[in-house]
Amino acid sequence: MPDTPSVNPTELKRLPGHAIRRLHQISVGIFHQELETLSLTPLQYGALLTVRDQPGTDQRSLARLIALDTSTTAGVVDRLEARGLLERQHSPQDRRVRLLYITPSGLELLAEAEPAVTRTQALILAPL
Amino acid sequence: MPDTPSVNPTELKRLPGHAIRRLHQISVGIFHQELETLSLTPLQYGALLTVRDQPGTDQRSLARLIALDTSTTAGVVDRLEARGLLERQHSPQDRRVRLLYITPSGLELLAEAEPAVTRTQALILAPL
DNA sequence: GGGATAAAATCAGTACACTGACGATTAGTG
DNA sequence: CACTAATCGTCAGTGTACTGATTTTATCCC
Repeated sequence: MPDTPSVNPTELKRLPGHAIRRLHQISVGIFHQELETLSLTPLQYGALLTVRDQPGTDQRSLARLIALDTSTTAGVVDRLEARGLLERQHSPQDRRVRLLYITPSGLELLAEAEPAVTRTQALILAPL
Repeated sequence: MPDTPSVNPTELKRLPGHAIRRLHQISVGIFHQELETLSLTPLQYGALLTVRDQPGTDQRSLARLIALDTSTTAGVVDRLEARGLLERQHSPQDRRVRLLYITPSGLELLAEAEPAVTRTQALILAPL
């Protein structure tokens, strides 16, 4: 019996964790390849999309929606804001929170990106 | 026909790329949780394992084996070397390459980690 | 054997991705 | 109203993960 069916942690390629990491790596690679000209990352696209559909959400809610911690979300929003795709506004009701709104420029970029994203998702799914 | 079968990029949760990112995120989270006491990351474990099984490989080959670029690999090896788990040695034949060897300390840590890794992979696969 | 070429590693720069700590602000309680 | 607890955002620190430039060393060809 030279082949046990259980997972042997001494072989990297048999580890599910490694396979999942590779899957993610390839998926992100395809996304970058297809959206290179717009220089939008998967996370930036997700954040932009979510803010467009939920205008006026605070960063904490956005973080929950795109499944990130607030620190990473702040960085993503920083970059989108720097490019003028998103706007941060202090809430008059609660001066702690910062409400997020998509700009016309962001809306435009999102529209441009959509065909590429559809293509990307098809490319990712094709070999699966 | 109110429901087209094609992927609609306007809904984050329906994007395969997002699902894959979440899968990876959760998988890494479980790994960290199970190997917290040893403070070994998935990548560090993979690198250590590969060097143990292929002693004397150069960083380029290691990078290929663990599916990383050489830059990232250098960082991982740096951290492992700093902890005394790995050793870098200049090749006498080719002074460009740096050969990698696991130390007794690394071998020991790897042995300690194995049960946790087996547990981790089971936890990851369980809901799938 | 000297010049072009290529390969190995590193470095700089950008972008995630997490934890834990912190400052500012708000809300809840006596 | 003062005290306390909770909440929102940010920052510092660590660790991936990539591209492109650079340095060092080997090799190839004449």
